[in-house]
Amino acid sequence: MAIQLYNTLTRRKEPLETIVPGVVGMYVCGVTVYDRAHIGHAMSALVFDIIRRYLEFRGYAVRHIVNFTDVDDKIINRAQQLGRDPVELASAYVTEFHEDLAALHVQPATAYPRVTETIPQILAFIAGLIDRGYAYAADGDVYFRVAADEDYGRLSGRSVADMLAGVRIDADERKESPADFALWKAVKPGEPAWPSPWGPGRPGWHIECSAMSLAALGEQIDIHGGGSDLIFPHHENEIAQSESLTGKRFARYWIHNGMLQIRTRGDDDAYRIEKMSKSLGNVVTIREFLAEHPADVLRLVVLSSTYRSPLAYGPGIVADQARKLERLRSALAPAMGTIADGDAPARLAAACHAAEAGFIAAMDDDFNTAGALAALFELVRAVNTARDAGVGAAPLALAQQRLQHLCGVLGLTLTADQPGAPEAAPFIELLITLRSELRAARQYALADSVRDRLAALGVLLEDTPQGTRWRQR
RNA sequence: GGCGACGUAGCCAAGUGGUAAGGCAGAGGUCUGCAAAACCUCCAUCCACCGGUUCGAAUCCGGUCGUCGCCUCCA
Repeated sequence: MAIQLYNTLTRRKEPLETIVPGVVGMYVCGVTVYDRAHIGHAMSALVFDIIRRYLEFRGYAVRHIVNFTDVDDKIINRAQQLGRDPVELASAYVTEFHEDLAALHVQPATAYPRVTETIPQILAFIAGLIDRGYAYAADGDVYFRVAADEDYGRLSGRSVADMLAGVRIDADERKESPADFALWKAVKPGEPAWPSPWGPGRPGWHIECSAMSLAALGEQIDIHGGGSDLIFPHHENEIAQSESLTGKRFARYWIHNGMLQIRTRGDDDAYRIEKMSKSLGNVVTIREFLAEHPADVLRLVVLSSTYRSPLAYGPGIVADQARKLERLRSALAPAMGTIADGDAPARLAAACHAAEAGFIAAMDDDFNTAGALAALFELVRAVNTARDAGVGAAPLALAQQRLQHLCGVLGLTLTADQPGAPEAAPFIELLITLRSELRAARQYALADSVRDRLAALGVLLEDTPQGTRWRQR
């Protein structure tokens, strides 16, 4: 059975049928680089990283394109505040974002095109739309003529008439219709600008993605992704531009991740749940998160619910996922027995196959990561049961490798990579040795005191037949 | 106001017609000097509410209430 994925365009799950068999072209809207990225941006990057990894696991070659918007009003405003060059400022944030993604173990995309490096293609795209009557120049600006696109509104389920009835679109003298949107913006003083047939200026927001997608993946792509907040107007406008230029269907499948939300206290002092966003000032940056938690914890936060649903972030769910990571890691502890064949190893092998089948069935169903994790926890239990039953190193390692591999498909490393641990390690080991000597001398009160005091500092001890292990938290 | 999504145990959450996965927390037990970890057992007669379709619905349809997103920049 083919992979099923939910298509925002049809609001149904559909089987994945790619344009070229075995190859997936996937374009995902990236970030506007005017500040540090937050964990909402991370959620989107993680969702599409997981999708990409799974498609590769299922044998597809994935061409994964993620853009950077590096020219835009916010960047220009920010640069003016800081007295820096906007293009240079954006470039610095691009570098930071790449560092964040690497720290989150997000696989690098096939390419990361930027607006500033796509100007010629954008100009050609706009010229093509004007030629075909889908766009018009006015006073150095160029606008898309929404009225010329008969099926505008298909993705977001809106009609142009409804939108015109809304009070929130400001009338602009130069536009033929308030629903029209800018493809090219004439330069204003102090702004970066590029020469064009319509005068110096810069691209509008939506055209860049149409142009970059065309340049990187061709006229038709398999999957177009991004946050659900981009459905309207951004993705609606991309469809209008691309399909008006080529006359062909742009993307087969539209995939949108839900928003990361956070609980905040409002003006009336009441708590409310709202989207994490820079404009609301309620963000946790990726760096802030990673200073306190392993990357796997954030990934588990994302994996634990449906990628399409909003996800309410808070200390509670972080603690839950940290415990979940510990539980996954518990399966990696070494064997304690030597049983190589018979009943117990056979049951373990059967559990491995069942877990992998459950994992694939869940992931094939629109990337049901919570279901896939459930299958992995069944395997964790089987491995731990086998270890307790005395199963030896070889059969146990086989199952552990299987678990590691499937976790890897989700991008989980199962490493603790706790910040702050390395410097303290020798001293912790010293205290553990001391405690072991006290235990050997049956000085249990003192030994327990050492353990309790370490626990108070967040270092937990576990006595095993192989000696005492420790971990943070 | 318009468009869309969602509402499952103390918490997170899967499940889209056949009688409720998984994780956390909690209770009891095994193991342990005592713990921790691990393992075993228990933990929703019920899926926001009200109608309807069906032999049968958390799952389909209609309505009500509630939450969130978009309609302006936004992952």
